[in-house]
Amino acid sequence: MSARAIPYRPHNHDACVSQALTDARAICQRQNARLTPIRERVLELIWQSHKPLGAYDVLAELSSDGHNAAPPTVYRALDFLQQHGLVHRIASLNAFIGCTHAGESHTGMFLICRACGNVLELTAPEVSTEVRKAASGQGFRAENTTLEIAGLCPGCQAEPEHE
Amino acid sequence: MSARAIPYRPHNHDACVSQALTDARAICQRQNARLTPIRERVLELIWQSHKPLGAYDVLAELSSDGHNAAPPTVYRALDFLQQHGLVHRIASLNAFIGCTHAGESHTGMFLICRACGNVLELTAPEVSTEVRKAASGQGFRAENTTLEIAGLCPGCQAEPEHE
DNA sequence: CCTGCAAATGTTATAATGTTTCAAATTTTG
DNA sequence: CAAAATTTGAAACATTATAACATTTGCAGG
Repeated sequence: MSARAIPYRPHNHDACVSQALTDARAICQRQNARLTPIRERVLELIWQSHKPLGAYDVLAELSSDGHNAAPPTVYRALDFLQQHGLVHRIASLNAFIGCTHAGESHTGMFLICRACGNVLELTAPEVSTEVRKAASGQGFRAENTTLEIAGLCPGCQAEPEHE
Repeated sequence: MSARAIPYRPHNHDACVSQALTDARAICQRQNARLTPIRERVLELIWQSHKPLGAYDVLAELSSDGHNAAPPTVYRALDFLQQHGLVHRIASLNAFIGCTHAGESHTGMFLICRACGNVLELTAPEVSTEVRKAASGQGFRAENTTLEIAGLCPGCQAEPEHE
């Protein structure tokens, strides 16, 4: 009986979001970074989904808030959040997702379900180790790793896969 | 004294390109796939650089050939080449690079130098193994892995990093 | 040979994603 | 408070990718 990670279990997602916001406020305080209303709102919007949100999706949500924002507003907020380790960008999807390991130093690894679109962030030290070894074996100084795995999550493997 | 991978050593790149084209023709023949003139030309253009080429870069080269192509032409050729394992798409760069392991079944891992822009493709079985383990530990069925590492290649670590 | 189907390409327009630039407002600091 | 720095607003633009439909090409079977 293996323990399943959070996103694959039912849970109170509102609590999950507000916890993330609380954490983010603490992290920014420690770093002397300003989690302004826009930035916080963007983080909240991203956290409200386990599926990655595109920048223009965030933009649309802001608009329906009544906030008349232009793309740079969103991209700037996203840059800020990324720089402070609060969200990750998923390169293969051009989309963003809340970091579930904010505060901890880590290299994210993402399991992306092609059926339901959910994404699970993992830290796998053994993977990081092997990646580092492979890079340094080539004399390469690794700075930043993008590791994204597309496939089927447990739930969607069970489905009849209709369509 | 460690052996350095090809792109980091001086070599006759023309030979390298024509070898890639020869291989590609053989691979396509085996797969009953048609390596048409456009597709072959696109592959050649991509191979002529160890740096990844954007779709619109390819487009520009085609234009200077006198071939008046539109974006779909290039994207279709790139899709074909990807499907037959002849090029890889680097998600973090929105660009394409010739596959140095065409024909072999493999999971590419890319070392991307942020200074010179060169990219080295590696196969690291230990990495693949750990990735698979991490995924199946979550009950996830991995189908496709994106693994891209940004950093500094050996040559650029030596540079004074002027700029 | 030619006819008809499937695959490939051409063409136009448009969608989706991301950036530059400069001005205005806000916050911080001396 | 005033100057400096950071943040946000706003308009235009750049880059990357796809949709939709017409046309051409390659090829198998009559």
